[in-house]
Amino acid sequence: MTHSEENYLKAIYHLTSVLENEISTNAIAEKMETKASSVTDMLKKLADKDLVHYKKYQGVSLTNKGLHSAKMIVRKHRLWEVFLVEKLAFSWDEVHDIAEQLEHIKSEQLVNKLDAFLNFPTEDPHGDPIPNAEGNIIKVEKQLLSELQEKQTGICVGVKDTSSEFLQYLDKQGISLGSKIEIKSREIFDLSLKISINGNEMTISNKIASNLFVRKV
Amino acid sequence: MTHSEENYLKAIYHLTSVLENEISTNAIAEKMETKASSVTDMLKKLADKDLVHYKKYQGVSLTNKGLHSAKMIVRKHRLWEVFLVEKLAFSWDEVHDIAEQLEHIKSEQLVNKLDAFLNFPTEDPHGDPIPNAEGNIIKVEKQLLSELQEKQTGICVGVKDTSSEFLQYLDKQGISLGSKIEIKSREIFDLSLKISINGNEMTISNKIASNLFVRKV
DNA sequence: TATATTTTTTAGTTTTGTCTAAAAATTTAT
DNA sequence: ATAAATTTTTAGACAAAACTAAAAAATATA
Repeated sequence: MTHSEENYLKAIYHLTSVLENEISTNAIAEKMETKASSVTDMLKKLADKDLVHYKKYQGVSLTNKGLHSAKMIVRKHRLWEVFLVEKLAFSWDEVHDIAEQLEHIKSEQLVNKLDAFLNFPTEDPHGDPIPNAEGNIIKVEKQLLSELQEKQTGICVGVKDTSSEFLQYLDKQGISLGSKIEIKSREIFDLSLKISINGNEMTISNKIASNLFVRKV
Repeated sequence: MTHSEENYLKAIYHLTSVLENEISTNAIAEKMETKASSVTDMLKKLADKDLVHYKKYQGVSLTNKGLHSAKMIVRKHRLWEVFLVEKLAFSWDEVHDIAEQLEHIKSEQLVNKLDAFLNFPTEDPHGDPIPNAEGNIIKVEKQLLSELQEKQTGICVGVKDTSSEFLQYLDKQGISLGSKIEIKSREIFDLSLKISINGNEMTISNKIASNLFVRKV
């Protein structure tokens, strides 16, 4: 499988978890920052290799084979992210681009040895789940901080937006995975929240709260 | 720089250390298991990018820029080999193909952090030197075991052939980097050697002795 | 020196992944 | 239901990296 094919599979996989049903050519083109015609070309190739179900004008979905391949790519990406942060001391906002390259390294043995070396982590540095060697994922029930009611408390377990801008903002505010966040009050006008995080009080916008995953406690 | 361009630079670099003068198109084609016409095509591209000095029919040599790029690729390859052996418990005969992929990952920060994580090794698992971040190489004086005289002793510091067949043979015989080898006697007829290695006596062929580097002691 | 052999380059093709422009199908709106 | 707008596909082109076959240059041999 080529890098390009792998990138398409991964894009379809990520879109599937957001959009539920069949994925449109345009959605893929937008996600991959390419042209719809290029996507159509690739979808034919992926269908030929039995990696996607594809019917002209009807959108695509992953076959079992394609789903498994996609999970293995995501597995590699997230394991490498753990390696970069835990072993090489990268910060969580620096690892994505490097992991984008590393995820294409082909060696099942390598992935599994890396997994063992890292002590079989179940989540990457952003709180996203890491599929195991069989492709199984441990789902942690989590919700957006913005969905909590006043006086409720949650533990930060993930981020929705993984851009370095957002991650650096969180670093600056002292918010990280594991932080305990209580909603003190919600401003009706702009839905901004007054929160206390590990004791400190601060105000965050709805946009921030809509990109932080928490586990209610 | 593309993977292909990097592979050509690396091939020219390795050939240079063996052949001294200008490298021929055919030598590169043989090394890379490709056709001379493909090599010619690529040499033009590399010359356009100022990575090689190339004159039609005259062979090529690396420019300073090309030499530095080649060293950085070799650096990455050998650092990843150290990682695979020391951290992931691969054996020295398994790492080459994986390192061939990893050497193309582009991130200066990654290489340098990996270097630090591995504690700045100067040699890879086969005893080959690792260029530092500036491209400098610590040359260790070494010679082939086959060049030693009877009664002389050496410490095994490297291998010339890095094929898994040869490396597995060495594992089987208990020969590894650091082994102390004394030449007991040389058979004139086939140049085979009776040696003692860490106490054990054994006989090895000239072909084996011609692929083991030692430092005389 | 002239001829034969080897090496290297050129010319033209293929494959992969991309693009633009135009056509076709589908969806939305009147 | 028909027209308008949007989405998707097709057709044709291009660049990168490889190939084959043939031409050109260099080297070796008689």
